[in-house]
Amino acid sequence: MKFDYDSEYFNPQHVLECGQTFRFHPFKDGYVVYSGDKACYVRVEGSKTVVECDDGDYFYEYFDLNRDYSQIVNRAKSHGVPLLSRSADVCRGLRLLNQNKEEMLYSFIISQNNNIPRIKLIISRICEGLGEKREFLGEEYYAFPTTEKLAGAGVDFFTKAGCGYRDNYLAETSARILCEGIARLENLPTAELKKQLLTYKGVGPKVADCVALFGFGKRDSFPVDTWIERIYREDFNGALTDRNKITDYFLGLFGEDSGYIQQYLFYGKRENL
DNA sequence: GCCCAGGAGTGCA
DNA sequence: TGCACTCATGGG
Repeated sequence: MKFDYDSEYFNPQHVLECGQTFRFHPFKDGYVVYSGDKACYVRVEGSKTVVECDDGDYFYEYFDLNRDYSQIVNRAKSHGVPLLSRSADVCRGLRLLNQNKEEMLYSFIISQNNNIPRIKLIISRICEGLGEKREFLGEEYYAFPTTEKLAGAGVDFFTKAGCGYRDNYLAETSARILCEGIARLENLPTAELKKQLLTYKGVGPKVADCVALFGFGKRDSFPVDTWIERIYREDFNGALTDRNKITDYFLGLFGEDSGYIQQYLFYGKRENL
């Protein structure tokens, strides 16, 4: 199956390299991307971005292609913040992905006090160790493990995968999700979802915001990490140091566009725009 | 040896 | 409630 979309507002590099997903790698003229147990091949062909996959409905939603990003970009540029205007303009092809909820929960537990290359490495080791082996375009890959597999793996599996002190967080949280299910978190308003997420071991405010944003589609979330703290100080002349208060500050400023703008800022700052 | 990375849990005031 | 301390691991 194959579909395409205007590449001005769908740039695979921006979408994948901005830190919202950890499972992709360069392939031919583009990237192979994994989500849950599915895979796709995405590349730019002239004015179109082309997606090849087995499940077109899934990846059309995954790449958030029902949403008009030209308006989001214009609103982002209207705030008069130089970094934001530059980033939104250059990264207009960035889109927020609608990703697998459990994969986001476990992935962002791993992300705490860690760096992106190492997060990707750890996740790939966990997939190879516990994920179902599949094939896509003649290449083998491993699905993200089910909660059942993760919960049955034992703490030392996560230790050996390089998770460090987060090993026990993964064991505990996967065991709890296996027991209680993920459905109890669905269809909650953002504030209530975040409150619930905070009760899982290894999930603090920043991880909860990322899971809500990337897994549950809660665009009125604004994760604050070390990069956003730096942006807050340097580009918004902020004086607050409490991360929760910095989140509230940005939510007040950007409202329903918070999640998109957070990604423009994060990616733009890291790329030195 | 240091500091940093998409931070969070714990103990103590 | 706030706040210091600690928690693996690897790169620079």
